[in-house]
Amino acid sequence: MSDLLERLRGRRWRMTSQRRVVAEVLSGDHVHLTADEVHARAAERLPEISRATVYNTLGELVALGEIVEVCTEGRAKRYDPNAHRPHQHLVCSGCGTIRDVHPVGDPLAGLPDGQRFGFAVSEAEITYRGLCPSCAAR
Amino acid sequence: MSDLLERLRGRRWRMTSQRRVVAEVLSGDHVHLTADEVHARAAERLPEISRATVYNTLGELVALGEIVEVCTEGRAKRYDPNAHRPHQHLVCSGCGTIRDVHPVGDPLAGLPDGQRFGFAVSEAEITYRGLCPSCAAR
DNA sequence: TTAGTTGCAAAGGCTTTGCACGCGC
DNA sequence: GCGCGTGCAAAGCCTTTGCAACTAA
Repeated sequence: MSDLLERLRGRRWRMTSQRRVVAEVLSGDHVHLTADEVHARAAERLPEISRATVYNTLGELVALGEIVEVCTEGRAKRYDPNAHRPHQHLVCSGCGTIRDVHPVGDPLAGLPDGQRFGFAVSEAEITYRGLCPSCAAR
Repeated sequence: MSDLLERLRGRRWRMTSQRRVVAEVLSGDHVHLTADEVHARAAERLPEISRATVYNTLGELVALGEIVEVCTEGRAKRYDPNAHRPHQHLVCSGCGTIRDVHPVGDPLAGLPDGQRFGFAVSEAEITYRGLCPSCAAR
C-alpha cells in the first residue's frame, strides 16, 4: 500500500517505529496534513510520539525529496506525500480543502525569455483557487 | 511616484504618519518585503513606529486589496504592493530573490474540466523557480 | 468631539534546539 | 557497541491581542 515506506527502506533510511508511523500517516493521494495533524494521527497508533520527532522526520523526508512542503493560506505548512508524480494544487477559497490536479501542457512554456531576467527557470508551481461544490452551494 | 498613497486617499482611508510611511515603503516594482523589513524601513523615517502598527496596517492593506500577501520558502510572509497589474513570481532557488513576471496566455486554460472536481476555479497563482544569473555563476 | 489608530507588553501558534536516554543496525 | 533517533522542555520566530493614551477628521 505505501510505496513511500518501501522507497525509504530502499534508501537505507534508518527505520524506527516513529518514522514508520509518520510515513504511514503520509500515504495516499490528496493528503495534505499539517505537522500537527501528522502528529495527532501518528499518536493514535503510537501515543508517546513527540512533536519534535514528527518535525524532524518531516524535515528529513522533505530533504530526501520524498514529500513536499506546501504553504497555504492558513498559518501552518502542509506536507504532501505525492512528490513523485509532479502535480499542482487546487485550493477551495471557502474551506481550504486541497486537491491534487494535473494540468495539461508545460507550465514553463507560458514564461517568455524576455520575462526570465536571465534566470535558468526549471520549475513552475501552480496554485489554482476557487470554490468547491459544497462551499459554492451555500 | 506612489499611486498607492493616492489610491488610499481616494478611498478615504484615515491617514496617519505611520500609515503614510508604511505605504511609502511599499512603493515600487519588485518589492517583496517581510513585515519585519517593512518595520525596519519605516522606523528609519519614524523611529517610534511599533511592530503592531505595521502588522495592523499590512493586514488592512491586504483586506483592501491594495497589497498581496506572498508566502515563500522562508518563514515570514512577504508583502507585494503590485496588486493592480496581475502578475506571477519568479524566485531564485539560490538566494531567494523575487521578480515579478507577466506570463503570456491564460493560466487557467491549462486545467481541464476533468481536473476541476466541480470547483468554480477563478484564479491561478504561479511561482517559477530557477537560478538567477549571479547564483548560476557560482 | 469622537471614532478610529497607536504603542506597549503579553500571549499565542508554529517550529527548532539542547541534551540525556534509548534503540536500530 | 556505536551512532543515530527520540522525548522532554525550553527557547525562538513571527504574529496577534488587550487596553489605555492619542489624534485625524
